[in-house]
Amino acid sequence: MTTSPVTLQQVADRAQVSRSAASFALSGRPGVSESTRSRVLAIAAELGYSPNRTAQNLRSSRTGIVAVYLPKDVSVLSYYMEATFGIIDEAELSDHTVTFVPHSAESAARLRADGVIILDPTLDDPVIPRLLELGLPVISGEEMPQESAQLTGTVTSDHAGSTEEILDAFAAAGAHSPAIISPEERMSWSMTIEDAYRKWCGDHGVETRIESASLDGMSETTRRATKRLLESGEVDAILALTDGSVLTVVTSAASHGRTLGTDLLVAAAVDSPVLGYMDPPVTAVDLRPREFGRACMRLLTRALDSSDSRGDGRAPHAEGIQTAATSAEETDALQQSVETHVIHRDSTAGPLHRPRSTDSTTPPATPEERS
Amino acid sequence: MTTSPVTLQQVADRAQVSRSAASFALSGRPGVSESTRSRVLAIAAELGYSPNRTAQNLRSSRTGIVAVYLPKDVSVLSYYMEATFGIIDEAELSDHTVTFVPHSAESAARLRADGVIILDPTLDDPVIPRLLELGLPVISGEEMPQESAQLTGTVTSDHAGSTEEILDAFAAAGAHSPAIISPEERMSWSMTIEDAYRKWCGDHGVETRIESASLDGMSETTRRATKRLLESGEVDAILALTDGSVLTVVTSAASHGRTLGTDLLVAAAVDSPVLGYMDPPVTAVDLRPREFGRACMRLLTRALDSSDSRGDGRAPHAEGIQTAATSAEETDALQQSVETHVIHRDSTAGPLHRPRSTDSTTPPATPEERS
DNA sequence: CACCAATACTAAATCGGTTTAGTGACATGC
DNA sequence: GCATGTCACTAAACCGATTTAGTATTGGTG
Repeated sequence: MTTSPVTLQQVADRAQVSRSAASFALSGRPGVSESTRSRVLAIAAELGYSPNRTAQNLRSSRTGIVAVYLPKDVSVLSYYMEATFGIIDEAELSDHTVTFVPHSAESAARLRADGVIILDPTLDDPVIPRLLELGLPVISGEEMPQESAQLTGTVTSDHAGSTEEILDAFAAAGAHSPAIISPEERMSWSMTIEDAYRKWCGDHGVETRIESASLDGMSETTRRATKRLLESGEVDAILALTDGSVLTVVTSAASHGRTLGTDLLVAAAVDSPVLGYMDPPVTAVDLRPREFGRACMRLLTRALDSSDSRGDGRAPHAEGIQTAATSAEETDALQQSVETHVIHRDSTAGPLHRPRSTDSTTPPATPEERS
Repeated sequence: MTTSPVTLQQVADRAQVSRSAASFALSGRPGVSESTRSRVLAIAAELGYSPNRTAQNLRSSRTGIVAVYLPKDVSVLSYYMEATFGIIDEAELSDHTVTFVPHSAESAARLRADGVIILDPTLDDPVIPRLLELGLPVISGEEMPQESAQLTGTVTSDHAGSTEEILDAFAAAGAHSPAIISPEERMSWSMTIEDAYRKWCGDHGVETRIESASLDGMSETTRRATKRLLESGEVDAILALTDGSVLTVVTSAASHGRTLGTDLLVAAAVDSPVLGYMDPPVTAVDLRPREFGRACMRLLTRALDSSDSRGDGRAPHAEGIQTAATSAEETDALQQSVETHVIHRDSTAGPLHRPRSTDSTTPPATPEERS
């Protein structure tokens, strides 16, 4: 039934040349006449030849696999799925297969891959050191919270900038007391947002109010944090960092007598398809996860290319001064940032009508009520 | 820096035997004395030998890759992410790497994999025929909507049963006019639910009310469908098939003067972490996606094992009658079902207070009101 | 004409396993 | 005593590419 794939040998035979000549012709290397080259190319195309990746991998001692590691307990955040598909987009170009690393230290240790992309590395995640020990190129999506010499490259987003923009929007819409809900897990991006928030509050003479929630979708922790904020008469705007926490805020606002966009402003630090269709739609930061994933993979591809042109890992007999200079150059290059932008939706439209303090029994405003 | 991995040759040298003897010893095949075997095993363990998968793959003309294909435009449904991790769990046992198939016909055509798992195959998806043409074993997670001879196995869930259970729960809580929101995309599971719904309505003398929504999280289609249902004075219970549609219903209920669990019952055909933390929590069907993914991979593993013990694809010289019998036997075996169960939460608690028809300004009933 | 170099190619090694075909030693049967 | 068989193992082929080393053929130069 299935016709077995065409091999290089078959192409060579048909072209009446040796296997090596055919290989040279196809890879565009010198050592073969122009007429032979075009003949081989034509025959390869005719037969539908495509090199066996496994054989190539064996020869070059590669696997053709790129491993992606996600934070544990995220099953909601569509950000990661989008980012993964971005990685796949780019990996296709260099014929790499993308796979996930399971959340166990053992499977990380026996991981077979050419490189690793860690998305949102979490402080104290026991798997991450194992991944770094592998000696493979590692790209970090968002900064590593812990210092790491082995890191190959980093892709970041401008979380500080978008946080400022959202807090400014809150203020412009009439909110004076913004709070944030941040994940318990220590990740660089959330800490960056917390810092930006504290700075903004300092600059504007506002007290900070940070609640923490767990990362795994929605938990009791998240609900309680939300409740505390909604019952506080003070807080009139909430920036929620995760998918889970923003949904909790939105769905429980009404039962606390709050109306989004009217007496409570809400924004999300990470956009998600659901937010645009909430009622009202929720302002959020578009981190362009697909582009972010692509950027990670591009950096990794660069690292993989350069690591085989020079020492190929088996013969790492460095050339003294040269290596140092080259690697410094590369370290600089392997840092990249992805543009983001805030999508302003109705949940921060304002102007804000401040809720009556401590009165949580107020019935929700009906659509007819307008000021 | 990175110490190169131990090869079989090194183990053999150390044990003073040939490479083949070492291979026999390690693979547990006969032809080597017990003393030699244990010596080789000990040395292999000591050196931390682990066979090079790429070399094994080359020899056995395999890739070690299992490809997973998801419906297009799903980035919210955490079901798929969970199912994928279930596939990965099981794939680890047989040393397979799991990857996603991009949503393009070309990349599907040049896919390198040992087998394919299609989750929720959608009717008219142009990529699916390409995947079936590959001649690889294909497992379908939920029934294929179109007939396909090439299909190797199918894993299903009891959607009809859970639908009945939910509709019964609606009725028990006092609802008499349940509606469903189903995705536009034709998938076997959603059609099964629609059929079960129609049957239930027939059996109970209730008129059917089916709205359709798009699968990609939440769209204008979904919002309009939701609006129609909520504005209808008739409908007092909604079974939403997708993550997106259930969230739309939940978040927009209040602005239509409806209170979940009190004058409107809501349930989801697919559970998601968010639903348990909505306010009130939403009843949903736990499809046990992780177990479902595992079951898919187990079926695939079985198919892969049997395909290499018999004709290995390169020498498909069938043995007439025998083959037909064997393949029929296998077709029977490669059908499996995963148990599911309904998680009853407050959104269907009832007893239901029917809203006054066409009066959408009714204030929500307070908790004190009881019938 | 002899010598060297470049060209265009082929033969063979290589990657790291698995598997088949052989081989020598020893035991058994007739 | 010789054919036959079994056991434990080795040599070599093989998977399908890449890459190095080697070989004719040609051309140019002193």
